[in-house]
Amino acid sequence: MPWDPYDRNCPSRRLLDRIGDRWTVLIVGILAEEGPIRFGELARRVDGISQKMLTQTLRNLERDGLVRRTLYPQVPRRVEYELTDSGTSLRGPLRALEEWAVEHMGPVSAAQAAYDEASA
Amino acid sequence: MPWDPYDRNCPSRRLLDRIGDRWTVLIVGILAEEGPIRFGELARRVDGISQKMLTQTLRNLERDGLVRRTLYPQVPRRVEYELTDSGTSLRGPLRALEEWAVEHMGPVSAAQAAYDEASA
DNA sequence: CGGGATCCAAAATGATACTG
DNA sequence: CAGTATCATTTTGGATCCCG
Repeated sequence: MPWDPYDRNCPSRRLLDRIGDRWTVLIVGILAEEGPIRFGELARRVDGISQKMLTQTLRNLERDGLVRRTLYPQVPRRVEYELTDSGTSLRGPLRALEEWAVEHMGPVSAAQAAYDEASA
Repeated sequence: MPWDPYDRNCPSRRLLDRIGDRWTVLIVGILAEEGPIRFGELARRVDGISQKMLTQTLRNLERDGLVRRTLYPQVPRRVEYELTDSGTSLRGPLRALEEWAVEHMGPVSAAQAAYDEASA
């Protein structure tokens, strides 16, 4: 069975890899909270992202069926992004990780300080 | 409050970034299942990793207090790695993500095929 | 406004050789 | 065995220009 997330070539593994990239977690989080949102507004909400990476990340999410892109044919044009049901289902696991990170930040920082101290 | 995982400079965010790197998830998973494990054995279990990245990833995990490194002063020497309590607590959230990935792999692959088809 | 295309700098990773 | 050090390569991301 090729469903082992520990196998680097397994599709589920590749899915995880992409979700773990620099921007996906941020963008999914914002889409989950802000509902449908325009491209430009999203760019402002994601601190420090370049337009290229925003486009690229959104394209990937769209291709994976996690985000829906809606084009309103106006001039100037208007494009809105929102999570699909599939994308929404990712929110839970992601939040669990975020909460873990927030909870363990203190101990981790302390451990780092101790480690650096010991090796100094 | 500087604990917002959406802020790229927040410590919790940086913690997430490192956990999301290419190897950490794999290694934590294996350590969780295999208990204390030697360096060489770990290298064989993590498919495709270079020795350099294994060392680097383990060092980071150790510095964060998520992994404990034990050196047995023999010749040739023997080093074992295992999760700390803190590291073990990461396993739950990580598994939730892995399970999500396995569950959604099918729909995602289908969405990708449809997307590629449409743009062909 | 929402991108696509291109070029370039930087960061991550791999390969290889060496060591206590 | 379990690394360290160094160099080569691949991958990413940012800057810029252009277009409907």
